[in-house]
Amino acid sequence: MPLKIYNSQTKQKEPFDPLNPPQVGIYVCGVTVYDSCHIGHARSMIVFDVMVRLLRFKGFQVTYVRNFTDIDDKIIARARQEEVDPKTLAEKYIQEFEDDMKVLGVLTPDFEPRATLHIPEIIGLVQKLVDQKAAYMVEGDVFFAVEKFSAYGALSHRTLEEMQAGARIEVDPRKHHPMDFALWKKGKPGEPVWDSPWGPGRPGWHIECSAMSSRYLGETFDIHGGGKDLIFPHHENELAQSMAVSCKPLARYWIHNGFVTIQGEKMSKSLGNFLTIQEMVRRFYPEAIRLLLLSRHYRSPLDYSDQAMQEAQMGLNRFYTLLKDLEHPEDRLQNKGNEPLVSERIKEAEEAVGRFKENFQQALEDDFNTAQAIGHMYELTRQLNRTMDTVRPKELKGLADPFNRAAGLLKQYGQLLGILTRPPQDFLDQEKTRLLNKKGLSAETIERLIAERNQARKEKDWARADGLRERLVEMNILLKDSPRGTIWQIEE
RNA sequence: GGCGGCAUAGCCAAGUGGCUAAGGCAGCGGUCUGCAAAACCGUUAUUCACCGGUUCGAGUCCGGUUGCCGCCUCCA
Repeated sequence: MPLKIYNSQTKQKEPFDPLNPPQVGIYVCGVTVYDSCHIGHARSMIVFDVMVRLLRFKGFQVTYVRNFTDIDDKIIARARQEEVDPKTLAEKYIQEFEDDMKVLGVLTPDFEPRATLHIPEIIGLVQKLVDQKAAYMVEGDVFFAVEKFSAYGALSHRTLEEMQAGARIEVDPRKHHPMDFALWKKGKPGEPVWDSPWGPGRPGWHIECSAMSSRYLGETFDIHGGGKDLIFPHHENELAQSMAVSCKPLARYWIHNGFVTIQGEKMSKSLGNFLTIQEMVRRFYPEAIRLLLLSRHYRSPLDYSDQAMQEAQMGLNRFYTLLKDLEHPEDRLQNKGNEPLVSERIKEAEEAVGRFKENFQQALEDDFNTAQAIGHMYELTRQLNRTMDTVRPKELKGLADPFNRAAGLLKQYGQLLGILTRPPQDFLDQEKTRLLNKKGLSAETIERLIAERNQARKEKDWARADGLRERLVEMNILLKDSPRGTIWQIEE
């Protein structure tokens, strides 16, 4: 099946047709490192992570570049506030970002270039723009002249007139056109500066991505991505700068992910309504965070709530429980199936697995529809649980083949989403420990109460048994009695 | 003020021209259980914000109305 991608520039789903197959170049705008990252950033990183995984799965040789903006106004302002060197501040948040990505299981890109390490390329690019009169210098600042680039606005689908109509900010009177933007900023006292033909200064916000993408991927590459909020002005400006120099398209496909919202409002640092990744991973299992973020289509807004997060955690537990059961169906609790194993059942399971294999891939290939793909995972889960529940325990062996295939597929496809990467029993044990610690409970206490309850049950002292179970329920402990003993589970 | 997007069950959510509108959560009924829990089965949208149009046929395309959100300013 060919991959289809929604291109923000054309506003259509298009068949993916890379420039030099099987090579694929992808550039994603990373973060400006002046503060901790929140789950909105996590969504973007995870969404593109999955895209890269899928491309590789489909046999493409992907070169994945994700930059750090490590010099800009906000970094300088924040550094001043904290009385540290901007470089030190940037370094600190780069490290934190790397840690966040690692915890979330986001693959490291092939290149993670930083603006400050590409100053010569940036200056070279600005110089070219100045040489061809697409940019002009005023008092040590260099601006890009948007009127010199006729396609300006093509990406964000608006014209210069429309943008001016809505202008809400004061315009720097030195600009030839209100929408002109800085390529190079003159340094003020105390700011980090680099020497340039226009005097000491630093790069503007957009130019670094033009410089770094061409350095690592060439003048035209396949996919350029980032959050929706980057379409304008960042990507529009990048496109203008790059194309003004190369006269070639910058990217063949522009992909933009939707925002994470909280109570319907965009999560952002300026609104202060954000949840940091660090906070999230303290509270929830990283794979559950991935599952939540991938269970909505990447272009739609995703409204975060603790309830949604808990549902994702439950879903993840369900998948891991299924995997464990598929490996040891004979250990499954309360298997009271009474249907003799007949070829019908085997066929049913095999068909379910076959359907899943096809459907899952098809969903991802249709513009990375992870939400639909995850739906198929739930469907398979239900179907296999049904099979295990309806067949006589002793006859489960006959289903070993489809069960192994299903487990293998779930793990393989889980890899594409970055979930189900752990041995199921380990995961379930760890999850239990995590929750126990969170509740400040010990396994010994719980097991002692369970032993007492089982004694009461043996004596058919139901009142006492139920009383003990009540006490455990108050501790958020749920019991599952099985012929092989009582199993307990802790609730979030 | 300009531009764009979205509106699918109690909640979340997939679905962009045609078989019975995925999936999850919650609810209800059932199987199982001493009672539970878990799992499973059944059930929960003759209908996709509203009005009109195109079409043999529309949640899906077109026009209008209402509501929400985003971008136009730093932003994943």
